[in-house]
Amino acid sequence: MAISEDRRIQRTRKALIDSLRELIFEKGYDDISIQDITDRANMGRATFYLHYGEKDDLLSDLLHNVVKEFFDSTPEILKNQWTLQDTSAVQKIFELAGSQSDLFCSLILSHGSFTAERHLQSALRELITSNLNSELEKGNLELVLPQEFIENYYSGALLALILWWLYSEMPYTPAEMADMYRKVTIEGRTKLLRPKAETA
Amino acid sequence: MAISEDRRIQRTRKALIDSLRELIFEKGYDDISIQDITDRANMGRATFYLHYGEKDDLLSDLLHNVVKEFFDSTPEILKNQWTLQDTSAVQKIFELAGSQSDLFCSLILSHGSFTAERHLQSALRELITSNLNSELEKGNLELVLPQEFIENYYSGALLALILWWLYSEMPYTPAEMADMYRKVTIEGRTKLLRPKAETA
Amino acid sequence: MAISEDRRIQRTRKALIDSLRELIFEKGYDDISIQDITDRANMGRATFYLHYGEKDDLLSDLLHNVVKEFFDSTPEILKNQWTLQDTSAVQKIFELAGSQSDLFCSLILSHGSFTAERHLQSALRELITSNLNSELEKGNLELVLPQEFIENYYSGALLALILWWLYSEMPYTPAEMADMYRKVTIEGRTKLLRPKAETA
Amino acid sequence: MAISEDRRIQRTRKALIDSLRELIFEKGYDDISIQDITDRANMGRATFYLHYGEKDDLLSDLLHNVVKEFFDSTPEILKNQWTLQDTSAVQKIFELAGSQSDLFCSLILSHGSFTAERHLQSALRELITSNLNSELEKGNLELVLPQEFIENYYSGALLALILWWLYSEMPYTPAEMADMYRKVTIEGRTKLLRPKAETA
DNA sequence: TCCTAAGCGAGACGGTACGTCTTGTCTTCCA
DNA sequence: TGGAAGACAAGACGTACCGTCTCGCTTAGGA
Repeated sequence: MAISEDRRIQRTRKALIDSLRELIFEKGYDDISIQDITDRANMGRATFYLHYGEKDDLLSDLLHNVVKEFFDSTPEILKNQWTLQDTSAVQKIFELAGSQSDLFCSLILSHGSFTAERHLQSALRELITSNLNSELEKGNLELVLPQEFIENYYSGALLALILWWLYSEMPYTPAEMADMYRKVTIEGRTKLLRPKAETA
Repeated sequence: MAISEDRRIQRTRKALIDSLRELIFEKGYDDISIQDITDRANMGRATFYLHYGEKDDLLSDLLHNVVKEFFDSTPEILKNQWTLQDTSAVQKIFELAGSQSDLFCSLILSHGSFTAERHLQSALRELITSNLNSELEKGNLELVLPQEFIENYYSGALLALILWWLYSEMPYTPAEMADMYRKVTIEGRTKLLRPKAETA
Repeated sequence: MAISEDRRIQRTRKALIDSLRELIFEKGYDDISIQDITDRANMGRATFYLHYGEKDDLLSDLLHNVVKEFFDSTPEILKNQWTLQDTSAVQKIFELAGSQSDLFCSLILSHGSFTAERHLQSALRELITSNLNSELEKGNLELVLPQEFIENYYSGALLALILWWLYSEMPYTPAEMADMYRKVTIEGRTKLLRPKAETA
Repeated sequence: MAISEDRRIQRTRKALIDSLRELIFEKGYDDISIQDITDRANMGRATFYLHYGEKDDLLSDLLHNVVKEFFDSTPEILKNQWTLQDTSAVQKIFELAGSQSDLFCSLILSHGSFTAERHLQSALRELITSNLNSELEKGNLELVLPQEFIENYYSGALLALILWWLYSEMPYTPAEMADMYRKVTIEGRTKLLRPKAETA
């Protein structure tokens, strides 16, 4: 029983997630009612409440899936195999954001972005933590500042960059973004300035 | 007439803002209805709509006031009188956030944080822009990366730090936060690591 | 203000009552949802709840109006001007029931008849009480049985007759019904029997 | 097999009826859901639908049992052995109603009384019909009014008396009720009045 | 001092969405 | 193979807000 029941339930939840995904494009997260979601999924409204407590729970599920797919498709970035100079993880993140830009843009523009941002930042922190720990272990190093401070600093910066990049319609390639991120992160603020070239 | 009318209107708006401020503490932004606000302000609900289009407009007004009070009370930080090493502006920001922690915490925990976050980040970007321009002009320098990139990077990081700091119930003093911020910002990531001390 | 407000309210309630009246004919009381009622009256469903707590309250109001119209249109029957032999009041009741037979039939056939029956019996009791008191006063008489017993006995009988009469599609005229009612009421059961005529 | 199957079915229905009976006391007929009934009977809800189409069908079954038990336990009253003066049948009815007053009161107070009332009146008519026919045959008599008229008149009156009596918490004994019923039924309305005794 | 226009309290109203409840059907598993 | 378990579609329920509106009251200038 449990098996087939579970399959049925998974099918139902999948239908709800897909329904939400489509509707986010069409009208933005905030304007979606639960009736909208269940209508599109050919369900009774009550069925939604059998699976989720509120709309945000479904969004969480959707984002969880997106992040999971990302990690599943690029398993190497979690295995501490990248060094300080390796920007491939950051580039992959921008590539992901770019490939799902429809979804993320719709989310950012609506108020529902709140839940989405929390999810993204938490995923980003996970990555940064992983990278940090990798460095610390390999070099037998320790941090001069609290780790939480560092994590929030970098993940907040990265999140803001992603949102700005999407909002500005991706004016740079993921590789460029990753490279710029590396520069400002590693070299610090002083290296960002250079004597002004003459503008004759 | 116009003058006293205006005063009357200002009084009404003030009452609405104060009402909102109190209610945010009591039940969180999201749970406040417009009826709640006008009830507390001893007004008819329709009066609200004479002044604001929606709840977020009133919140914007409230936050605008908070930021304005901050800049009014510390005018020096906007006058480009601070250098790269001067962390007083950042410290002042943490002091402000700490002094209004009730308000900001309530906002962060509720979904309404969306509007609040946008406001804060925009205020932070203003500060950072001001600081950057000051440096660039004084030293006749230019940036090696796009200015928007830089602004978003630093304001995003600062915002995330503030939110984390408030959420963690302010485990460090504003001065400590400002100092740590200076370190990680100026020196870059490589300087954050040091050989591990023996933990005999 | 009160006056115009009251008029507005009365207009709204009238619209609801009319809407209910029409719907009772069309689908029977039980099958009517509150949405049906307010849809037909061009109202929001919530408006219904500003005026009535549940569907039965509206039905009560409707029946109250019907009874009131009846008493208003035939004021004489309440003025104790009828004697024991005078069946005009009973006849009038059957005439009323017949003239509104659409309404009453629809009500009787649906379960909602419950509320309707209670209302009708209560109106009938009022009539019977009035008649009884009139007789008692005029003749300086008193009852040999408890008055409540008498009232329930006669009003129950009359109600059952009306329901049966309507349900059977009014096989007798109101005058005939009134006359038969007078016979069985006044003369008692023994007079209802006579030697059987030969059916050669 | 058929036999044991039937027994099994009877056991299932009995359990449902008992469950309903208990629940009527506890929360009133209207507030009972089919889930409530099957929960208490330790059944799946679908099982209910194997036996009854709706809740009222089960109530009918319950009432049918009650009436059947009554007739089974007092077979004499159906055998035309009572004469005009014999009030024992009426008294037995009041005794039955009194003994099951919990059940009937709960039913009367809920709207579900509709179905119950229909059942009771139909049972009462059966009794009255039986009594009438007995008289008519024995005395070779006929009615001066339509028999349906008579039956509805008396059964309606009796039903109203029972409901009033139960609702008033049985202010008289069954014997008293039966005697008063006899008086008003047989002697007619004129005999109910007597000159007023002086209340000096 | 009165007049008059505005701000305002009050609250009815149409409308939308909510989360809950119940119904009747269906499917899956277990005894 | 029948029944318990429970997912599901359907749809009404009563509630909560919303934004609009109409109505008088109040009040603070200008006449």
